Amino acid sequence: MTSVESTLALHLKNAGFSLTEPRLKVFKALQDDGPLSMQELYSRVSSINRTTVYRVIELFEELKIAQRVAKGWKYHLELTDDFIPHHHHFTCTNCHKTISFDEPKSFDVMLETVANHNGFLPTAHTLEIEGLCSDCRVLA
Amino acid sequence: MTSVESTLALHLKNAGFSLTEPRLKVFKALQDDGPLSMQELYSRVSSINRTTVYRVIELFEELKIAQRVAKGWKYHLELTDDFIPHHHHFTCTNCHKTISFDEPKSFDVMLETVANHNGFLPTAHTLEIEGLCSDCRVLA
DNA sequence: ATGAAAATTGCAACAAAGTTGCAAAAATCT
DNA sequence: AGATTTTTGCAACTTTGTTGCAATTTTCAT
Repeated sequence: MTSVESTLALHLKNAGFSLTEPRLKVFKALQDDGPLSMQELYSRVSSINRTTVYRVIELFEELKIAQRVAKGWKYHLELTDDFIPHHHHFTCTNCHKTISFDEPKSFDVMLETVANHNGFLPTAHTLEIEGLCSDCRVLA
Repeated sequence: MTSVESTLALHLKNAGFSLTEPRLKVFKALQDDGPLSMQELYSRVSSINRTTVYRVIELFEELKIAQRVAKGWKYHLELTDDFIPHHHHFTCTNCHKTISFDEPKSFDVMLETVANHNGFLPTAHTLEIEGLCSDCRVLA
């Protein structure tokens, strides 16, 4: 068992769940292949029943192991900040690849300003940028 | 015909489409009742066939009259910046209401910094914030 | 204004995405 | 090892979104 797997096992055990093959496979797919659509995820673990995949994701969301993040107007599945550092996404409108980037330092300040101004208490946020990636802007 | 309707008519005519009742009704629903889920939109224009609503939205997206924006892991339909000024959304995790807020001035600077640093050319972006609204943070 | 041509809508059937109940299989706990 | 609990897979179903085609509406030239 690798260190990541034992971290996963711990998260599950702490909440009273066991580390089963479907759960491990889904976790590994998300870890190795990054943000995935439900389709992509399902095709990568196709030995596992569709219902089970949905249920694993449901559980992972409850336990904050994985989360759904907006991609355009659909969504992607991704491990939470406990497993990969907090970041945002850029998606190329030409080649459709997704690039992750760190959150800018100035973001926090801005977020606080906005929150104060509107009276709300932020607990989570998403920032998604769309455009041409470095490769595609040369060609186009 | 009001001024907004004639603007809509113009958008459609310019692209070779006519202003029909289904198109006008969908437009008005989005204009009057803000960001709506497909369900909400459909129930507000229920005299119109479901297929037609989907086709109107498809057309509106092509002509940049309306757009889908991510809301959690579903999506909302909303008029584009041509009809309502550019803004972002805050969604309360308690009462689920959505509040629109203007884009902070510092956002542009931050966006440019990020873009330069990563070599991409941004053409669109979304910023969604989640948390407790001013009403709910008092109660909770 | 009227009729032919083109665009638009509604219907029905379908495809895809997501959910639920239940019995079989696997994991857990003495 | 055996009883108990949890987890999985299957089948049936609901919801969401799509497609082809005939009927209706709009457009445009006369």
